[in-house]
Amino acid sequence: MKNSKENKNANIYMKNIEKLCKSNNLKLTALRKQVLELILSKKSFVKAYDLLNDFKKIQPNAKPPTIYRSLDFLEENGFIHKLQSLNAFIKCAHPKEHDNCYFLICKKCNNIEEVCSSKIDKVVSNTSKEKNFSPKNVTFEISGICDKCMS
Amino acid sequence: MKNSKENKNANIYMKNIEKLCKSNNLKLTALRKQVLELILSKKSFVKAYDLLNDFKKIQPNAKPPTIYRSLDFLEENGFIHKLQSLNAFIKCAHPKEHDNCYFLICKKCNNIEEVCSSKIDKVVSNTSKEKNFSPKNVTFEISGICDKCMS
DNA sequence: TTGAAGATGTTATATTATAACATAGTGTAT
DNA sequence: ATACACTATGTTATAATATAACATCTTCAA
Repeated sequence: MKNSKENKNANIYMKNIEKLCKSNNLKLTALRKQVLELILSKKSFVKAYDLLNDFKKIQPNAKPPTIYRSLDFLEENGFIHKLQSLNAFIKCAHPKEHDNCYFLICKKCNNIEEVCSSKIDKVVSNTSKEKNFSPKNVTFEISGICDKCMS
Repeated sequence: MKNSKENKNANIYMKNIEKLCKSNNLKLTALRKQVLELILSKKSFVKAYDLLNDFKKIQPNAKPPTIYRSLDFLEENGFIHKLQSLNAFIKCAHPKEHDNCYFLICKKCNNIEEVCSSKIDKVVSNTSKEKNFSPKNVTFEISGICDKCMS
């Protein structure tokens, strides 16, 4: 069977999300779950309107707000990230584990690597202290060429 | 005279850009210069279509590509930055001096502080080495509440 | 001086995102 | 159980952001 490993991983991921929603009292409705499933089925990031087209196969009368509202819910609760430099969305590699992650975005193969490191937290918190700035949200995206595409 | 200090600063800034264009063999055409002047006249960031509306006062038949092409030129050459999380543009605080800067974006007053530090360069280059990733472009934006708006 | 490359003009349209209001579902205090 | 407040979803319309494609004009080097 093709993709059986990916399917299994997606299932494990979804179980975790369900657990997290339960314990955080969040409503993972059928709609939101379906949207998340579509995002999980992607190897890489996905654009909102591609997602909408995918979703129309399930529910032909879906409209942009259908998708954007689910994306909002999923992003607010840390289950997905918006890649600001691409206007695209991707699942969070470690939901509810880290706050500040960054992304290595390969321009050639579109692969995204999510990196969580305490160094970025330190840069953010040090600068913030210095400038007396109260940070709420960090966007950190590095685009370039990945390991595989270099060789 | 109101704004005389800002005007003076903008003039100094523009002189510097002209010098940089000359020495880098870049064509700062009348159009590009006018667009840059409009950007410099702003206290903070500016949206492309606001810029277009401003520009229409000079040249009423201006169209989106007029603006976007100038923005492309100015960004490619490091004279302005695009704030990806805002879809907005702002002058570069230190044109041709630094590569990787980051931005403290105040959600309340919309003030932007451009910060250049070697620490971010280190985070980027360390991670890149570790992951064998070849970075080309860095987006680093921290939104939150600034000093003034906190008190 | 001409012709190739770059810059701008112009029309059209693609892409991304949200406002606003209607309807349906859910949970909870009575 | 009921009603009412809140949240979620449906639906229509449109706002906001950005680019494709082709025409024309400028520039400058061979």
